[in-house]
Amino acid sequence: MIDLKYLQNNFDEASARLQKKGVDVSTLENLQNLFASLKEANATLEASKAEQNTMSKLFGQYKRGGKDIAALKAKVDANKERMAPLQEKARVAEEALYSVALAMPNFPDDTVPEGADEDDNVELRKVLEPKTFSFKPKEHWELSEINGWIDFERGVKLAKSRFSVLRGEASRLERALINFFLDTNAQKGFIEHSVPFMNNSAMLQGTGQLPKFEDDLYKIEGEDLYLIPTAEVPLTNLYNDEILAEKDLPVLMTGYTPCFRKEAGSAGRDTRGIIRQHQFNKVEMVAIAHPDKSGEVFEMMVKNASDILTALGLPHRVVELCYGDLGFSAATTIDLEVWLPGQNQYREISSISNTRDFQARRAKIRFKEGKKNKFVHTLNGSALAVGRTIVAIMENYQNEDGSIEIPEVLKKYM
RNA sequence: CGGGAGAUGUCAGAGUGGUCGAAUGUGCCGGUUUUGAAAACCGGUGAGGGUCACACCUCCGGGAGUUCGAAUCUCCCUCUCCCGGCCA
Repeated sequence: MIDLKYLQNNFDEASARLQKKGVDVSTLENLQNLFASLKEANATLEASKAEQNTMSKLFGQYKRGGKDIAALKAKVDANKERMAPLQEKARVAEEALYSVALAMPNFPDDTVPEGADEDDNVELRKVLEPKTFSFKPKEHWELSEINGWIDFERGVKLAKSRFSVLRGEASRLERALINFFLDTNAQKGFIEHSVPFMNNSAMLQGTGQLPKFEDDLYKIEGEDLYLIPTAEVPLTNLYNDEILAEKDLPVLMTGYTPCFRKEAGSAGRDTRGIIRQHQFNKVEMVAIAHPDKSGEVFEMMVKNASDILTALGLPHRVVELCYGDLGFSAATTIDLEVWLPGQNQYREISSISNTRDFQARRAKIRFKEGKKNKFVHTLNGSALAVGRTIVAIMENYQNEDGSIEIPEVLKKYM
């Protein structure tokens, strides 16, 4: 959640930043008014409560002293009656404020490039040259057919479209990748976690998926549980409503989980192959950092993900997202896009974001600095998306006959 | 799923209607003492809101209720532990 006090006190600056993320001024003015109304309603209510408390204490003294309490009781009752509507007003004001505030995206960093959509993202650098093929490289679904790696039809039979089954060598490759990613992350200091694949609504709100993006999530019927869309949710929320010691920062975590997304609004996009599935595997990095240090942690995470791609011999580029392409919770995001020779284009394989204190406010993750409790910064990033790495290996390591080499670093895992 | 017990501050654990945001111990921070450390002693130490700072308001698992007044009484829910059943 955004800092409402900051919005209140620096409205022009704050609204300019949010407008770049597509929020219009009237919404922000409304938010500002709702915040002011809530403060006013609370002030009135609290004054009334204070009065009530004072009289109640007197009441006790009167009774012990054997004094007549009739007059006092009348006063107390009258005040109580006056308090009821104030209470209701404050409750309504709070509800109104949070319904708007929780739907407000994060402030983008000042360094985020201008732009409306992914075409305006800025390429920072390319790593590794795409190799030239002496034949026309095939797309991964063609290669899958030759090698019998992915069973699309039976995946659909078991579930529905956008589900698939990995078979034989492909399935072993997936397992090898997960282990390789986890081991590499561990070497960089990320502690491995194995977490629940379902989280409750409070956690989803903590990281920003709820309440606004409920339609993208799979909900368990009859329970307050959702299938996680990314391990960012459970890993970040491990510290939900906790206060960390400053010396324990940064907390570096990694974990493998399947991810479940409805992909609502993606109809017609990437319908062939396993680029966009309702269920996919991912190894995630999450960091909880001191606000002064989150920038360095962010760079370290980008480098780690990029190094993994390099170790796999996969050409990629590092891209900084522009305002328009930035996600809801992110203040700044760098995507890693891997080269797919079959598709003849770069495709996202990792997305690393610094949410600053946005998720920390929602999830109440703080640290103790001296006597004060301050919000931490939270960061997350894929290292890496497993399914898309399989696609990248298939397309980059293919031979003319359609057979696929296994990258050297993975051989000991297979 | 059935039976029983419970949920309080970092943790442990008192508190059964007012003077309780909450004893005591422990942990942590600071100090005294010490060549240094330990021990001992002294002081500080929950969270959120509000304020320039106070005042003040809220929070004893969550929600509703009784009462002038609830950690304490009533109801519902959730969770934890023990016993039994079932089971990877």
